[in-house]
Amino acid sequence: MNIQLEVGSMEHMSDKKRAIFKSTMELVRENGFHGTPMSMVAKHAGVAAGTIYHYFESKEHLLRELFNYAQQQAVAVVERESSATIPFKECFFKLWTGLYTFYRDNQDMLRFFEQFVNSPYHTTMPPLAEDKFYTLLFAFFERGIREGELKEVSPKILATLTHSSIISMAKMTASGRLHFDRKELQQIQQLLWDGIALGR
Amino acid sequence: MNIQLEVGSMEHMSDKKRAIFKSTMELVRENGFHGTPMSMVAKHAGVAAGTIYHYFESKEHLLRELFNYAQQQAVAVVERESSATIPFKECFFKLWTGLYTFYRDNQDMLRFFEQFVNSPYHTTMPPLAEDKFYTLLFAFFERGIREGELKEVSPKILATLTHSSIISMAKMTASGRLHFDRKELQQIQQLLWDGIALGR
DNA sequence: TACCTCCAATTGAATGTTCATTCGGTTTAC
DNA sequence: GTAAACCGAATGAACATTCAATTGGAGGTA
Repeated sequence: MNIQLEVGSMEHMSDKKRAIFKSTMELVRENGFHGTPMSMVAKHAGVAAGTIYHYFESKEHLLRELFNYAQQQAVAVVERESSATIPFKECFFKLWTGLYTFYRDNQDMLRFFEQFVNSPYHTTMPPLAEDKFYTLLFAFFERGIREGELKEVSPKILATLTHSSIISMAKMTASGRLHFDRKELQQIQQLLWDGIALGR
Repeated sequence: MNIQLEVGSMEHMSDKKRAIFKSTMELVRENGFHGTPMSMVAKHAGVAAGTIYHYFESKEHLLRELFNYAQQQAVAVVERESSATIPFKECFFKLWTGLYTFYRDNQDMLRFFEQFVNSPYHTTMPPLAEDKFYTLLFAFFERGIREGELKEVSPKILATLTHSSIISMAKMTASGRLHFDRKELQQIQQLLWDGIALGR
């Protein structure tokens, strides 16, 4: 009953805990949120069922923590790509590409993310203000408006539109329904930019 | 063991069947895909558990059929709003508004939809070609390109971008995180249009 | 109208399975 | 030596599904 405390940064996370996270993501991707019993997670992660309960209070807690973990990685991408020292337009393209690549290359995470966000676990939603990911995104688009690069539209709208375009493209790619080459990806970004940018 | 056959159009659907669909959507919205036992659906719909199995082979079949049912309604909206007799640009705005309104006013359905689409039920995905909803959308954007109104970008990309913007806005509204007034909705549509339209 | 027949529609208690969680005991690390 | 990490069989609850029994109503018959 002595649950391992969540540490802020993930570097010093126990190997077992990391394995449990990884397995959960993979299995949830394949079998869904349901269809993924704890016993299966345990076997796949190479630990005993009881061990999971050493680290996580319950299945629900495991899923919640995994979501936080995943979200932190997405936040890290935004922080990495949205440096204030380069021109906004360039930064917008960098951010779009960075997030798209991140989701495309972490399809387990993307799938888990989408399932979680649309599930009732996430329904008792944290107020937007506390959502670091969106807070960062808002700030980024606020900068664009402030610098006169973007239309005067609510940054929330700009952030949501941009992010949904990234997610939907990554999902398309992930599902194998469509594949985009470099040229098409640039087209998509350009198209979005044309929509949100202030005409010169 | 004599499962009631699915009828093509939904007008002559048994009342019970409709009630089961409705209850399932509401309950899945509140409790999720899991967390919604058949017994709960039965009670909420005012039928006995056994009755559900008169209409549906299994829980999975119930969910699949509900998804088809929901999708048909979305298809109906697209068909209604995308008449070829009015100018493309106007039609684009009509379609955006129509779908947005539909999702906003059918939040149970929207939530169910999103959960289903991201679940493994839907993973054995129908090839895109058989997806009537997207087929219609593609055709719509193909028309826009043919008529010289849109940039020469794959209609699949245009369709996906547009639809994801609609969904994400409807979800925002549904979750109560953001509310859009008429002016903002027009801004959003205009912004998208600016992105995809061929500059005069 | 009254009565019968037959089958689909409906019921809900019973069944068997699956699964989250527990806990007494063992191993590991320091 | 001891406390944390770990194990995995055992427990009990929740759940999808079944099925034997009941109802309802559409036709037929006299």
